[in-house]
Amino acid sequence: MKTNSIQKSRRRKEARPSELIAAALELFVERGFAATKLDDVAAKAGVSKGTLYLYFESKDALFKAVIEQGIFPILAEGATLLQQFEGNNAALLKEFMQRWWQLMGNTPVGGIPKIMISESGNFPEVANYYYDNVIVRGRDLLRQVLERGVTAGEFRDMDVETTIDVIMAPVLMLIVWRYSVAPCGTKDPEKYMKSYLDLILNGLMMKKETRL
Amino acid sequence: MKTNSIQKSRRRKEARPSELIAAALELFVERGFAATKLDDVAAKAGVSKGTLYLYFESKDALFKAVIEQGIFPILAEGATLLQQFEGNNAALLKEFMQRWWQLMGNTPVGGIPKIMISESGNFPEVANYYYDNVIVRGRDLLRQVLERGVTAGEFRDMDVETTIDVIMAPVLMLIVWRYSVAPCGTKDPEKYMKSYLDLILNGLMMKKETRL
Amino acid sequence: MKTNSIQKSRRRKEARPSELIAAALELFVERGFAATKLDDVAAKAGVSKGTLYLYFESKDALFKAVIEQGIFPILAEGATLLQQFEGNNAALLKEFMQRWWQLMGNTPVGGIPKIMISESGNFPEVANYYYDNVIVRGRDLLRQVLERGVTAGEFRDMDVETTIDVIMAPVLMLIVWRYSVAPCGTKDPEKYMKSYLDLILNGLMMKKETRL
Amino acid sequence: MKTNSIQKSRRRKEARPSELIAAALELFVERGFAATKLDDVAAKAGVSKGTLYLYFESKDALFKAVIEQGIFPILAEGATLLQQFEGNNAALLKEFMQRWWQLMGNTPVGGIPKIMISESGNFPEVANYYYDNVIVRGRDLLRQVLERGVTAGEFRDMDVETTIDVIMAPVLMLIVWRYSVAPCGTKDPEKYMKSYLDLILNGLMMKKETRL
DNA sequence: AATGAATGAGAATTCATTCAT
DNA sequence: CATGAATGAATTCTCATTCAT
Repeated sequence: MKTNSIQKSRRRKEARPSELIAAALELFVERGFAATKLDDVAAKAGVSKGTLYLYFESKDALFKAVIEQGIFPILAEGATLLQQFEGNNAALLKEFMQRWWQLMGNTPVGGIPKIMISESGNFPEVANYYYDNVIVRGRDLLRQVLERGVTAGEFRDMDVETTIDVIMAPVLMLIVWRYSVAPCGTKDPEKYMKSYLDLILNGLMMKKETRL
Repeated sequence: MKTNSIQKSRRRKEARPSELIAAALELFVERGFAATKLDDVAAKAGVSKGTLYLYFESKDALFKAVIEQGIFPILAEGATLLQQFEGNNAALLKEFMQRWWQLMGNTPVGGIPKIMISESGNFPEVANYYYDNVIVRGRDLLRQVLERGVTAGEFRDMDVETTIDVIMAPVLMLIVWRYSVAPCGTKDPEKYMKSYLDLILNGLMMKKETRL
Repeated sequence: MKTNSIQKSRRRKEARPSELIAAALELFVERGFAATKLDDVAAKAGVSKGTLYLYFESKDALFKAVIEQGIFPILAEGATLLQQFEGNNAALLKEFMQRWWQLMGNTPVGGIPKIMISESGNFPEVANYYYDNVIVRGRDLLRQVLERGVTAGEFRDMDVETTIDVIMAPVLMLIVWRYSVAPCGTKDPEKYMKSYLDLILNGLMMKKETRL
Repeated sequence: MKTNSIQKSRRRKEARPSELIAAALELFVERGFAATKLDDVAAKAGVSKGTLYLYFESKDALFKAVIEQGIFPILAEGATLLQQFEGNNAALLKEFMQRWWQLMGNTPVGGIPKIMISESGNFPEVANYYYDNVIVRGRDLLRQVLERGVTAGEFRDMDVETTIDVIMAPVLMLIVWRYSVAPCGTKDPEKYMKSYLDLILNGLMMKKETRL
């Protein structure tokens, strides 16, 4: 019984940081870092202001934690994707993007890119951390698909590095639109992803007829 | 001589609001609205903080002015583009995008989209204003090109509304990257635009051979 | 064995208040009352912050206890000194001061005067308590020595009440210096006490020649 | 007229720091640094809390300024004393101490030693600054008097360095008592100084008979 | 018009105190 | 008894806004 209650308490304590991070993520995304009050973060997490400081030593530290924690699922997903890297590269690209959307499109994690866009200027080290851990790795995955596609004659010749950016841009914007210019953002993500994939795959693919 | 200096002073006086807006734009882009101090805006514009209040009744009003002023060139450019709306639609689309980049890519105006992304949640009316005046109009132009291209058999069939968004996304991201996640932002815009246009035009175009 | 551990625990339990007081004394002396955190006091005493409140109902109460506890040895020493109050008064004065230094000079108790100097303004009742129990009694002892010395023709005539203060000042400062302006405090207490006793005894004593 | 009002304003602005420092000195002496609220300092200086930050960037900076400003009169007085350093050394010592009392005994500056005693542990750099600029210089002056007195055969032989401390202690304590253990502080400074000077001069002086 | 000193409401942070376990 | 997580009042510090000059 005592063990039980201790565990309960311990479980609660262990959950606190995550709860606070989740609350903070939501508010940072919605309002921006500077405009978010720690009072509100604490309230949203259902604790008092002081409790926040039991787990994070400053607002900046909380920000950092939000990003670091937010990155985990992305990295994990990336690792998973790596394993199936074989076969038809067009299909692979499609798979990659769809997974990306599943991960980011309907979960709180999706707010991370918006935060990084808005706040990277004020948090250079965090931006670097994000760049090294998320952007670089994501680009690595995409690079593989594109290069193999070109080599296999599936894709047209291209400037791979630049094309990576061009291809990522629409899915990033889709995410960003979720949280910005909200009224106009009433987009249908399914249709968007469909149009997007149709467009870029068509744009990348070697035209069969060309060979004729 | 006195006349001269008066004119100079008057000119300067009349320029004040613009100077302040320019300074504010730069800082809002760099740091975000909430993190920007009016002290710094005034200092950057070379006036005292009190002077700022002679021209803008609050920080919010300054924000609004920054957006409104920032929109003028965009609207003007849009009007110009409208006039040449005939001929080859692929070329027109290319022209449209290149003009867009010229307008946004190397001028302070380019910061506006980043600001709107970051702050629209905190300024719903401004966001609506921006939506009604910039986004809607921009989409109108693009819609015309795309629809005429489809009708003319130049472009493949498509969901036009969604495709507008997909097509705009990469150029928006290019702009946003200029001000965010700085390290990764070391992109070559020329190459980027080239790859981008190549990809989407190829993606949009009816395959000539298909007709065979 | 159980008995043993219970005794141990009991002994420890009974020692708790003293340990807490000792820890508090050290920190109050070092940092001052307001700047001392109860967290640190508890940590230094090896208990949790909550435990502190089992023994003291508030930070103020702890302060009071520190002073009261700190006064015991001083009072005890005073009582002892009273018993040998006879014989050569110069020697007695010397003895008095040397004992005082033994008591205060190398023990934690020595911090009490510094605390009283720093905090008496914020704790008037404690200051009164200290005054009534320590200062008044100490002065009583000194008064006896001085008055008897004057009566016996050993000491010159003097304003006894004032001289008490003048005589006490150097030993008090010696103690205070131990904890203040630390760098300059590299004084040799032995030499200091020697010079001090030499000076004041010489200053108090009737000049032999006067008799001539 | 404009010139006049500008000067008035300027004069006011220039006076602010001193007014704030004076208010802070008083409260720091009375309550200690940590227990003094900036609100109260500002109120006592007749300004708002925010104004304080126009002149001092933090509470610590204010503390430093209080000490630095408080030291000026002491240093100035020291410089003046240096000039009359000739003649009878006993008289010189008397003069030195009386001047010291005039300077510290009835002015706010007198609080400085108490502050240094209480807070030096928390402000090591300030303590060093104080040591280098006040204590060292004061000791230098006293050393001269004592050494010359010994050389001239006026004073008995002594350990000069230690005696400096012993001699300074009573006047320091007199000052400290002004602000501490208030009830016991009801001392008559005139009588105290008289007894003090009588005692130490008698204690220092060569006994006339010795010459016999 | 322009200035910049002054303000005070508001936000981050600290820490004595409480209380469920 | 003992713990340490949680609290929230109190304090430092910031900055948009005002206003006398």
